[in-house]
Amino acid sequence: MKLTTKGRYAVLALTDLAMEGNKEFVKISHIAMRQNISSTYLEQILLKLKREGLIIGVRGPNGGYKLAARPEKIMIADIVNIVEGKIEAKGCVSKSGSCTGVSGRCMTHDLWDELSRHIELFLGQISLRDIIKGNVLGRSSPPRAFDY
Amino acid sequence: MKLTTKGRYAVLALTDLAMEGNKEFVKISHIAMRQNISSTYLEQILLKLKREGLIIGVRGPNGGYKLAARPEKIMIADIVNIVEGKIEAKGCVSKSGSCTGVSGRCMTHDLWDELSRHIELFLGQISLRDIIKGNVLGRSSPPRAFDY
DNA sequence: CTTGTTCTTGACAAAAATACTCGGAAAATA
DNA sequence: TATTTTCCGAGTATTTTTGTCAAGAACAAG
Repeated sequence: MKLTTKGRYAVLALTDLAMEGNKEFVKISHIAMRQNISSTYLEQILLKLKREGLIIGVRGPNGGYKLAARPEKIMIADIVNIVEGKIEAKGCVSKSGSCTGVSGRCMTHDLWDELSRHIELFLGQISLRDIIKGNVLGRSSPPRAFDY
Repeated sequence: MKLTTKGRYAVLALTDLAMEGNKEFVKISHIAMRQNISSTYLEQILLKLKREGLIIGVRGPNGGYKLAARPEKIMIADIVNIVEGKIEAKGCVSKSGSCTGVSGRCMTHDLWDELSRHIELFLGQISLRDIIKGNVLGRSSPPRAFDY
């Protein structure tokens, strides 16, 4: 799992968008200023999100960006997956196709695989609305115990 | 949360150690060969783990490494936390002390904070023994739902 | 249609992080 | 002492991140 400023900026920007209601189109420069992000950098991030249909952009005066759906319908996992290229089972499949190069999969393959799932489940369950409402704290949960 | 080859190599190496029983000391070169890792790179990783007391190392002929505790007592979170410097709330506290630079914390601060906790809970619950026994698959769990 | 504004694209580059390598010192064994 | 293997500090190459910049296309308003 990768989590860089790109992903954080993306979530931050869409949260900003969500808070602005959804009446007007919001300009990049405004988001950038409010959230203290480089506006030229934010440009390319929002572009990706727009291409994937998460937000709508129109140009010209009074143009800007707008959420394509209601905040409760947009999950953090959607956002992160778009800007950070895939949650990838990068832990293993990256190099020459197989984990260690020796056998098909390394001994820890399942671990990273399951961790990705765990993260995805978390981010896939939290929406932009949850963020602006503050319904995030205390929601993390431990893995299922193994029954011996 | 950061997860690089360093973390994966570390877990892989200790898993290898765990599978070797714990009678003899195992040489770096053997682990490196079996797991297909650069042995000089693995050296500095194991060194850190030794300094933190997770493994025991002795030099000279018949030397090598050995787990300092039983496999069920060593959790993946312990390993990862040592080699990847801290799970850090890197999402926010990194730069100038505050999240956005404007107010104290950014709007998504709690999110990344909670995500770190979610990951930590997962990796803190899985031991080396779980890995060698294959008790990993299917253990990821979704976050707690928010009660409206 | 002209002007201003924004989106769009793509190339480029500094900085940081990652993924190693290398040379030698210290300890244990024989 | 000679050999083996860990210990240790530094140094380096590659990749990723984090942007910047410039030119152009599309669009809205007047």
